[in-house]
Amino acid sequence: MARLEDIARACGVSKATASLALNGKPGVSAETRRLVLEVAKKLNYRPHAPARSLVLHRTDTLGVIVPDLSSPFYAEVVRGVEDEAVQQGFFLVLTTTLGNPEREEFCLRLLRERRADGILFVTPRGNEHLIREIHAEGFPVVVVDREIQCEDGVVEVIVDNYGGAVQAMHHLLACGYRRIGFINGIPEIQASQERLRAYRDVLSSQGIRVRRSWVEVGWFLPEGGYQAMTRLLRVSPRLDAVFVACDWMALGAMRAIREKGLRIPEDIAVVGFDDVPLAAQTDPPLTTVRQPMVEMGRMGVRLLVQLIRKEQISQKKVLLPTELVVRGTTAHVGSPESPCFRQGNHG
Amino acid sequence: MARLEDIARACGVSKATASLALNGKPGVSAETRRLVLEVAKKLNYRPHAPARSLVLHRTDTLGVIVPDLSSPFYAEVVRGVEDEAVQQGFFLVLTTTLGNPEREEFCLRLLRERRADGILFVTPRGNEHLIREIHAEGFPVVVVDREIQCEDGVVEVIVDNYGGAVQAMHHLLACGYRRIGFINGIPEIQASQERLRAYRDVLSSQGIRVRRSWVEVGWFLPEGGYQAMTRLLRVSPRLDAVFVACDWMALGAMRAIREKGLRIPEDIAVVGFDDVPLAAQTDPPLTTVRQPMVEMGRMGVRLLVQLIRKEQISQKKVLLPTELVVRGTTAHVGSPESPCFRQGNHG
DNA sequence: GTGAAAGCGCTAACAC
DNA sequence: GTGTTAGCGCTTTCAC
Repeated sequence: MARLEDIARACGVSKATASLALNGKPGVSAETRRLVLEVAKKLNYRPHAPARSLVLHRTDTLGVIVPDLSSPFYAEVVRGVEDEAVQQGFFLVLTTTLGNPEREEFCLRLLRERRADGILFVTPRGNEHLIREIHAEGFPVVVVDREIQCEDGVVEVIVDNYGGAVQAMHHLLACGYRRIGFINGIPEIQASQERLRAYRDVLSSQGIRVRRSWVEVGWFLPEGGYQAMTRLLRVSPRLDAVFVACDWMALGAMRAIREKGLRIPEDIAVVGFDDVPLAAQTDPPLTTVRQPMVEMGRMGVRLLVQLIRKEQISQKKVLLPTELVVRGTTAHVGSPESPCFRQGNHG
Repeated sequence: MARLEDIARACGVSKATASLALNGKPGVSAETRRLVLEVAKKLNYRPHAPARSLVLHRTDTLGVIVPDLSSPFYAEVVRGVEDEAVQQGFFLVLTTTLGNPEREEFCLRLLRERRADGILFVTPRGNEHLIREIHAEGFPVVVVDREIQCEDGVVEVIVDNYGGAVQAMHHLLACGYRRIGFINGIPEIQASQERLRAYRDVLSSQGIRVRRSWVEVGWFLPEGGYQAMTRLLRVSPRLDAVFVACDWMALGAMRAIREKGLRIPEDIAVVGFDDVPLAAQTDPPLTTVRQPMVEMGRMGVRLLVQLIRKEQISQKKVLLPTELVVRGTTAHVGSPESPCFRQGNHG
């Protein structure tokens, strides 16, 4: 592959001049510049990024740490991340932790070694010390989807989990459901805790006693949702609705309900969380709380890039809204054929 | 961040010695090595990867080009890619084309500039000239999920699309279905063409005339599957089964069937393709043809790494098998309550 | 407007 | 065993 020196020689100029010309900097005659560009094009010249990084002290690379890509939720977030990163002229080095703290540490070490210009954490739990450490070292850091205790300030993008869950619960109550179960994700995760808290608060505020047996855990996986729902139906057969902490689990929960021969929403209503693309495709289409997943990714990158460019950051903590999307898995009790109201698919 | 020079100075040795010690090379006394390692650890030293790349002429980085991450199929493939890459000690620079040829070209240019050690294409169509060009330039290249005309040999990982589709069709016929529709993905894609060809061949071999109106296109998207199925039901209302070229589309097709008030599989059977994780979670669970998605990604990386290391490559074209997975969306015609046979979820 | 030279952080020949 | 030196490909003073 052609090097700067090759094209400089081919043009009969010095490397310095060629460099200036190629980078669009002033101090080169129009004629020389034209020539250099032409030759560079002909030789299919591309600057050697590592060499450039060495002198420029930047890599135009963003390190992203995400639990996994099989989950449709993270897939959407990463979609936003990728798209915004490309737009901002950054490259993505993607790493997945698979929920394994050692692997997370390993990935972070490599990202550090690569001298990523900034690091985006999309991990909902664990390894806080790593985040603080890398931040303390001077790396720009943005955390998406969780709050982190860090006085000097890692920037955060969070979502109104509590508010979204409150909307979901109010919707269920408005439809007439009273005996509402809850399938939690991973209990240790903040987002899960917020949703559970909202579930409890809303029921309590209506004078409904929340029983222990109404709450199960499904680990954010379809199989977990299936098992949690199966337990719920066995232990609390009189539930008339269930609020599931993510759509991906709701899929499994719906399967469990079906296997018991029950109808959705006539026998039992379901509300999910996230509004991943598949939520609009279930049968019936899933009523859920929309998180702006792509926007979360985008916003994370936008903030990280501001940090990298040392631009003024408007806010160190960005709260994105959630929104109830009513589809077919909830309906007025007593009039199963006419759901309260419907809304078209989002996309 | 500490540089090699810093730790060398701190140890009172030269950079060369420090380098040898850190890289586990011979020619350093045990005592010195211990000291260097200790100081490096204390200073949290990590070598500067770009500087290293500059002299080593390698980046330990794999460039991956994939259409998008929203599709559960690609998400799974990338999962395999990521996992194997980490195991092999490589980093992933991930780029998505969004089906946009210019963006693909842009991504490839950047990957080239980054001096990725090798490039993995998971794009099912387009820009063949780019692949040939980058390969001609000396970059190791592996293509997953398509065959490319290239005598000198890009390495390919392909899947038995034709065989898998034949299995699916034979299964439908064995269940007693005769009027079988087909929803294709993107017609330009090789994999699609193979599946369509199998569909036609099997029906023809049974003396069944394939009507034009039995075949629709759904672009590998749920919404496309929904619309294709809707058209199919309108134009060919007497179909008793439909073979959908991917699970993701099948989801939309199933929704369309449900909306018409038809039952699956009693009124119309459905077979998908891929066996993405959600296939086991639909209602009923989807009968489909399993592609070894994770393995495709893994194998692609394994071959690419062999190419990079200039090891002997066993085969320039690896064909991975497909496998029918019978679940709940197909059943014997006439005995809807007892599907021919079932198989547990894959995971 | 252009060229010579230094240096980014590292590895590898080669002396000693 | 260890240190000295050159050089990977680029950008950037600073002379001219």
